[in-house]
Amino acid sequence: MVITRFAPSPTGYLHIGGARTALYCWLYAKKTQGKFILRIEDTDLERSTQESVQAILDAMDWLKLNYDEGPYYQTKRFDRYREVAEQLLKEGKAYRCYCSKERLEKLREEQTARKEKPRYDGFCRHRTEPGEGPFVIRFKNPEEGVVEFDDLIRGKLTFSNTELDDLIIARSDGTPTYNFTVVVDDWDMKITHVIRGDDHINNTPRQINILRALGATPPQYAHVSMILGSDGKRLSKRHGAVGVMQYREEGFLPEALLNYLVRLGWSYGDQEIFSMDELIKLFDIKGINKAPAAFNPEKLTWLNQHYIKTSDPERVAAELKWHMDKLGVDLSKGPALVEIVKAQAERAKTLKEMAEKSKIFYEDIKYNDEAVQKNITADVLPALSEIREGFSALKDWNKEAIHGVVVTVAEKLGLKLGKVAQPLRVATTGDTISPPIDVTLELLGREKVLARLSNKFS
RNA sequence: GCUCCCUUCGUCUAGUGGUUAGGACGCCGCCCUCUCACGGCGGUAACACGGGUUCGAGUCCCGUAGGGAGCGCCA
Repeated sequence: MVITRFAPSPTGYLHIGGARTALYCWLYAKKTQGKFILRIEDTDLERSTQESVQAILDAMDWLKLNYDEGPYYQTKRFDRYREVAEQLLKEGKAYRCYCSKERLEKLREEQTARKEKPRYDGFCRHRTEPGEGPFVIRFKNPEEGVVEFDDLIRGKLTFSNTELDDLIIARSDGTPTYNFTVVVDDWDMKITHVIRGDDHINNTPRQINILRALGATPPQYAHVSMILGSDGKRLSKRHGAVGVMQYREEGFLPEALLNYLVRLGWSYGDQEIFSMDELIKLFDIKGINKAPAAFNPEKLTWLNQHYIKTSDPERVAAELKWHMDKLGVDLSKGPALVEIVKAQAERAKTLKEMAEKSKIFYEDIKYNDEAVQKNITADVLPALSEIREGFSALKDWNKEAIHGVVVTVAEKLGLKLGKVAQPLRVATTGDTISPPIDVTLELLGREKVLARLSNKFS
């Protein structure tokens, strides 16, 4: 059975690169009817925070990337790491290193000065008399030969052991380090496929060496290239939103973000739109592109509007409610949100935008003076007041009836529909932009329409 | 500096030796239209460079250039 894992370190929110990796892991597990595990790599006690853990969990939840196991916390597995490190020590596959940080620092400086790659020189690996004082535990990396593995995305990758040094697996305070905990966990959790960022490529041969020393079979690896900012540089805060939840705040639907992310580095022919069910069927590691991809907000926005337009309005309304609440809009003062979605879907690229544009259906409006001056001129006042009369005489308040009144009045006064609809729009919504006038007025409700028409313009 | 990775329109990508190099986003134009949009139609634009291999190279090989990552008692 396929078992994948997503293993973020809780030192910040879940960013979109991590979300994509999580998505790929999740999809691959679902596709193969395997298991997807969430593991929190919190061994850096200095930088890990509970808030970050929660932020990651919340983001995974919003994206609906549910996990079959976990979250596991590495800080709760320290005994296990200690046990494995002891075993390695006992078997002579690891050793205690008493080198001071000063000596290491000096060594590094010398190597750098000689234009060599800085690495541990194996001083304590070869020492004969017992050391003294605080020590770390280092893994005895093979001194010759090569490590080879078949990356599912990049093909065969080869590293020479002479490039690798004896890395620290336990710090002097006894806590385990990253490359060691990953190995122990992947082994214990029987991970079959490690899908992760390509910044881990260089860690892979080290991890494979430790795995082999432990007598474990290394998992399959798939290294995904990173996501670049729109300028082709490493993605960072200056490119705008990088946190998954920031996208929620900006009005994106999780399905749009997911669809965008999956296509950023993966493709299935020319297809752009994928439902989650389709993805589970079609996703394959083979389709992942080797090259890094630049994040393009415009395309995400296009997808977002696509999902706003095509998703079940009830579903969109549920997400829109979050934004309306955020704006403090009292939804009891206007139409059902689902009707708003139906009317606004085509004219809002984000839910945030939709929420802002829809306040007029619930709250008092502000008039755009320029629009008023330009559209509500003396010559249209008679039409407005006649329309108002027609509206109040209407038996049923629905868009067909509303449309009938507007058309009748326009014809009677010899005006084109536009000449009447636009002033009506400004009078009832405060500005020149809204859904079709009949739909807008129906949504507004007779009470608001009549009031707004009589307030200033009759 | 050393090791490793990457390179098709501005961006995401299709392409697996023979294509007018296709699609999507964006942008531009036209149409539709009560505003804004939606939609429809059309246009713009790419194989980083240099050598090979081959009858033939975006596709295979080797260099060059450019970009990125790693080289911590961070993950």
